[in-house]
Amino acid sequence: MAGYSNKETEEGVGLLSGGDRKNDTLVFVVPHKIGKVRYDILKSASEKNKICTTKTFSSHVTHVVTECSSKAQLFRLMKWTEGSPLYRSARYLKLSWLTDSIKNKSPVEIVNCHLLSDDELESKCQELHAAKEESKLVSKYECQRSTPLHHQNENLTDALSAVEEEAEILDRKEDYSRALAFCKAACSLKCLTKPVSSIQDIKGLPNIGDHSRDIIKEILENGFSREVERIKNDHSLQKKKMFMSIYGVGPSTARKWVDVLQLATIEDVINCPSINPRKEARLAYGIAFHEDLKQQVGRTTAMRIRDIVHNELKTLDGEVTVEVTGGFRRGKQFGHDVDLLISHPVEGRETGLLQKLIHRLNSKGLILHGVMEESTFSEEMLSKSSKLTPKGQLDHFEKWIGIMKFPKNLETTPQDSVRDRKETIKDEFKEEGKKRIKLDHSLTVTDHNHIGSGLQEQINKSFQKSSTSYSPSPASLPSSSDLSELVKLAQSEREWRASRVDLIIAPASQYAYALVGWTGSKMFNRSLRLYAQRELDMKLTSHGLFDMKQRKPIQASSEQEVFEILKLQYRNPEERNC
DNA sequence: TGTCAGCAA
DNA sequence: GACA
DNA sequence: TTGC
Ligand SMILES: Nc1nc2c(ncn2[C@H]2C[C@H](O)[C@@H](COP(=O)(O)OP(=O)(O)OP(=O)(O)O)O2)c(=O)[nH]1
Ligand SMILES: [Mg+2]
Ligand SMILES: [Mg+2]
Repeated sequence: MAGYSNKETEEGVGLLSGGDRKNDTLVFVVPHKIGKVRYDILKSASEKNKICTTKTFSSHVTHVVTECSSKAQLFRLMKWTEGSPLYRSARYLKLSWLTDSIKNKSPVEIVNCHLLSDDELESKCQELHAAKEESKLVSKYECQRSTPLHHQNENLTDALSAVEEEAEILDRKEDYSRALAFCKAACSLKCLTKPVSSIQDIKGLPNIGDHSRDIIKEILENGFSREVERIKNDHSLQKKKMFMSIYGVGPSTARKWVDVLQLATIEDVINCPSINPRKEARLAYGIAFHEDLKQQVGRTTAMRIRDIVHNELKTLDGEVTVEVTGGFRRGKQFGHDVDLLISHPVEGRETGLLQKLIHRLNSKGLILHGVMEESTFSEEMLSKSSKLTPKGQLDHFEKWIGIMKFPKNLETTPQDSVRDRKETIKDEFKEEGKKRIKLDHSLTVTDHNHIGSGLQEQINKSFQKSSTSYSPSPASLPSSSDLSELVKLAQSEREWRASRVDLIIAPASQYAYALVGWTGSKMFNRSLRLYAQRELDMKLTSHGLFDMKQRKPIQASSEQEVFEILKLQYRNPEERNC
């Protein structure tokens, strides 16, 4: 039978008499689902704050507080009859109302969040709703959720990224996957819409396991994590990180330079006799022009580089399209490079474009160094598992990865450089907006045959007057990879700034996939590909999508279509900042 | 206990 | 390291 | 090994 009944009402009244009659509040704390200790604490705290409580229910009770998730559950537990007049006058509330009242030293006004839902379904919904901002409902794959560029937990993601970077540098083979794990953990936090304020907020978040949780917990409790502090104070690690920011230097080289050669600065590297990257031109350019390259490219510069490239392309074929992809397309204001996706509405007319384009840019002295890369369409179809080879596909999927010379007189004003990033983002947007419009205007007004006059003129101006403007060997391969000569060039007075540029050519039929692939982010891509493989048994690349079951490629003509085929909600580029 | 995207230079 |  |  019911543990409490009307018969015991008197006891409640007795307790009440001890309280202050001024407020008519009598609280019945339902003991179920509350630990005994906690129950006692709550009870004595209530009394201290003149909030009357009773151990038993009676018609005098005005507030019922419980840990039960719904009124229905409470009544079932107490074996009360819902609808009976006895229970009608009281309010049914969550424990939070009592704890708030204790804090307030007096019963607080009842607000929405104190209300106990009527039935469990409703309570479940509320739970899910509340959890939506917190943890649950965050999908397993990064590509299934929206990840904005700026988010609410940068202190936490920075910490996880630091641990990730350490793992990336370490030389044990399990560290590669550890780095991936911490990267994914950070990604999960990036899509939360509220700052994590307690460990509860991350309960159920995918990709956050014991280790990541412990780091987050420490930061929440103490403001820092011992592991992260250790990493920050590891000087040799920081040196390696610095070296790794050099184009052409990865973990292996960085380890060698710090651990074996005991180098600490770029100057050390330049002066180190045992480093002579004759074989690796890329590395030599990376070292020599590190000062230029480490300064990130601004959005306006990116657009101008696109226009420069587009202008050259127009002389080859007026219908060629050029689009800025990569981080800029996802809304970033700065990037380590400019990614340009080049295509042509007519299938096949894009072949050979890259060669000619590079040649033209080179003859104008706009290229410092670069490597052409060729790729084939067949790779993805035959893939690994199937030996079916319709590899008659002739398609080139070419790209050029290199360093361009960006005329300094085209650099807008200082705010295009990363040094001046202090301004608010809003301001940046305003400025960028103005400049874009101006630039577009000057380019569209002038016809496409005669290159945007202002632009071309300015390029000419800066390059004719400078004796350092030279065209490398016709092959466009590095004329000189001698480090000291490159350093001399880099340190000389020059009218241009070195900028990393990626040029990618995609035939019309692969354009949608190329756009998705080159817009990224890198994590978003990996996630998409993993999802396609695991959930749909399809293989996704930046060339296309291959159905492994039906053993046939699937065409898509827009990004939207790609997401549709993959049965995913479409995500704007701005939402792909995993 | 196997997997983590996958390929070019 | 996290997940299936 | 490094890059995308
Ligand atoms: N598959 C793969 N794709 C990559 C990788 N790195 C980059 N990509 C693809 C996806 C990226 O969005 C796109 C451009 O890459 P970037 O290295 O330029 O990075 P992103 O533009 O996102 O950042 P950035 O602003 O340049 O610093 O190329 C990689 O390691 N693997
Ligand atoms: Mg980029
Ligand atoms: Mg790039």
